[in-house]
Amino acid sequence: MGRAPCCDKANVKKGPWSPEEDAKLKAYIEEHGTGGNWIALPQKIGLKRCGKSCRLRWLNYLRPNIKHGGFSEEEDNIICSLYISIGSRWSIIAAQLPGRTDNDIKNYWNTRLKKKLLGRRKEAQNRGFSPSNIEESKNFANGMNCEGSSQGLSASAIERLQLHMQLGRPHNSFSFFNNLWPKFHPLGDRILQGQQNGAISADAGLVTVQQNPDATAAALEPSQRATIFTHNPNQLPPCMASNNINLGDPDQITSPLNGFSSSSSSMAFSIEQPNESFNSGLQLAELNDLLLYGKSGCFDGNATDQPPRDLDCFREMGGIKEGAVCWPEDCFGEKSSASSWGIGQTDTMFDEGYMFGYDS
DNA sequence: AAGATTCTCAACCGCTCCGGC
DNA sequence: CGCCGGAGCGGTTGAGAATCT
Repeated sequence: MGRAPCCDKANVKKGPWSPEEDAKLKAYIEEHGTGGNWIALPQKIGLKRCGKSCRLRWLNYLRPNIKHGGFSEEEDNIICSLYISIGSRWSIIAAQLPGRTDNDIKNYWNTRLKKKLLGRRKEAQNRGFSPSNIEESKNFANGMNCEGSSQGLSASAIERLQLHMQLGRPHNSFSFFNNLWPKFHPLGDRILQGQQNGAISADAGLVTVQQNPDATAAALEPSQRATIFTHNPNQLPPCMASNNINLGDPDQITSPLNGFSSSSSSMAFSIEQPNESFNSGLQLAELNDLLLYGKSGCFDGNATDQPPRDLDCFREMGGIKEGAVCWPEDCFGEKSSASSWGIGQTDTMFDEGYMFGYDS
């Protein structure tokens, strides 16, 4: 037995809204508000529409200060950065772009921006720009999606992975830090490069993240490693340490975006690929393992091992719930569904030395 | 000029989340 | 604690517009 429909489907009008309907809905909401009950609203104002339809119409079209079309380059960058980082959480992305609706952004991404970016990739390919990187990302992303692979990724995850690999270069105009948090760009000594086992510490004044110098992750019990990776920033597993992990000081963040506060008690990170290090056999193999089998060399074979969730697109492996990138709790406003991706405890996380806000 | 194809975007559908009971 | 119902979200659809052949 299915769920009861939210309204009498036989007696509701579908399709495009007429100017009269728009006027009725707008006038009513402007005078009375939604009353916290969209389902009852159409009956109150004599509209033969489903409550959900009214809500959508209001939010996406009639609401004041809605912008349509004409996305700026800056908006493009923000959308792209956030998409790579958090995926298709359009409502969250929309919350960062005043006047934009999730529907608009979703449409814009699907119809234009994605093509624009993929077009750039083709362009780069044609120019011979880093062909191996592009090809490799394509090849193993395609491989991930092959039939018969129980760990096949969604198109979205593959897309984001490809985009991340393509766009993640530090000097790429779509680089996350370049665009979202320009002052946060962790170049230079903020980039922790190639430290396999020793202490990893950020420079003075920055949040210190150390891999336990006395006990490498490889030497730890697998269960400890899993726990450490999930919750404890003080130790990093080798596969993360062997990449370039960008760290920054949230106190120094000045975000151009609404809601990104310098006092926010959380931070984000990403793995980038300076020096084309991502093409190194080890790292690519590790990543491939991760993507194909839900594990990597640094999480070898233990049932409790979990793939790193440094890229959100990895979360689809291993049944891990949402949540890879930390965001300030308040940065997405009321609309965000904070509970679904582990940003609700950032104060505690930070106070207690948590670095990455994973759900557990 | 006309038919075919592609693109755009408003709207719908179905699902999950969450609060109230 | 489980159920119910509304809100919200993301994926998908389809009609109309734009472009191509």
